[in-house]
Amino acid sequence: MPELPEVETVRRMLAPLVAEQRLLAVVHDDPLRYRNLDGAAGLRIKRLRRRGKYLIFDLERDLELVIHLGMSGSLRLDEGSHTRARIELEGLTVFFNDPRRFGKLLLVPAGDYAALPTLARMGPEPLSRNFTARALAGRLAGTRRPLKAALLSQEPVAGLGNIYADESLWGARLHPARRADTLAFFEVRALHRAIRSVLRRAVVLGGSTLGDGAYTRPDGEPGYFQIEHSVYGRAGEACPRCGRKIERFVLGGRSTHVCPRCQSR
DNA sequence: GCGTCGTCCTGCGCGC
DNA sequence: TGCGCGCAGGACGACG
Repeated sequence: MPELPEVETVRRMLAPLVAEQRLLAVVHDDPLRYRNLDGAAGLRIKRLRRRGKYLIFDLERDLELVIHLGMSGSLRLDEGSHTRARIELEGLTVFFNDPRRFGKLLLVPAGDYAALPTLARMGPEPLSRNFTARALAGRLAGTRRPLKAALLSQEPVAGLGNIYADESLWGARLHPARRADTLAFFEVRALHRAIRSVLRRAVVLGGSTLGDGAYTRPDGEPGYFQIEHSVYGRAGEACPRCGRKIERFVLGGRSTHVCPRCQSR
């Protein structure tokens, strides 16, 4: 599933290819799902950037083409069997492949995210200087939700999905069901450190490619961070830190993985 | 206002 | 072998 490291990998590959290119058309056959895209035709792409799990093409005339890959979406340089849209540029075509149709593709005025409330409320970028332990503490203190649910909301910090939330919480020795506003500052600091270290390492390895809904890079190559997953998808296996069996349970409707010894409540 | 839950969608794995 | 069920996931609207 595309989370921050996967989306960042896509951005790094595509950004140099699309910068300064003119966008000729966004072609698709699902007008109910992908709306209002005609206005992008003919505009030059200033740059491709990432915000959390969103890819944003900054266009001329203060417009943004915003893409969310959902859970199975990818941007490819070749057509796939589940291509839902083609972004046609002067020199190349980028294919939006999305088997499960959870992805989004829309054109908005720059910075106007009324149609994307999660993007509008999004917390700081975890790999930026704005993301400090103190900032994280402030945002966690404001909610009574379970820690993992809070992280998945994108409000304390941008870009974490199910995989990297589980991995970061394991790294910080925190239980996902802990109420977010009960953390001591040393625990927030451990979480802050774990989030940054997990995401940095995952970006280096090109993200995680799993069997189900497999994410791949634009050139079709996989990521390799799944080899280093400590808990995600490893129920029944030994915790890499203490050897206790990893357990899986459902929290907020999401499959969740913990080491019952390292992550006591 | 806040938190939780159901829904969207489709491929795949498993059980019968 | 083949069928059908259930699960996976991010975002968001509905509901309590």
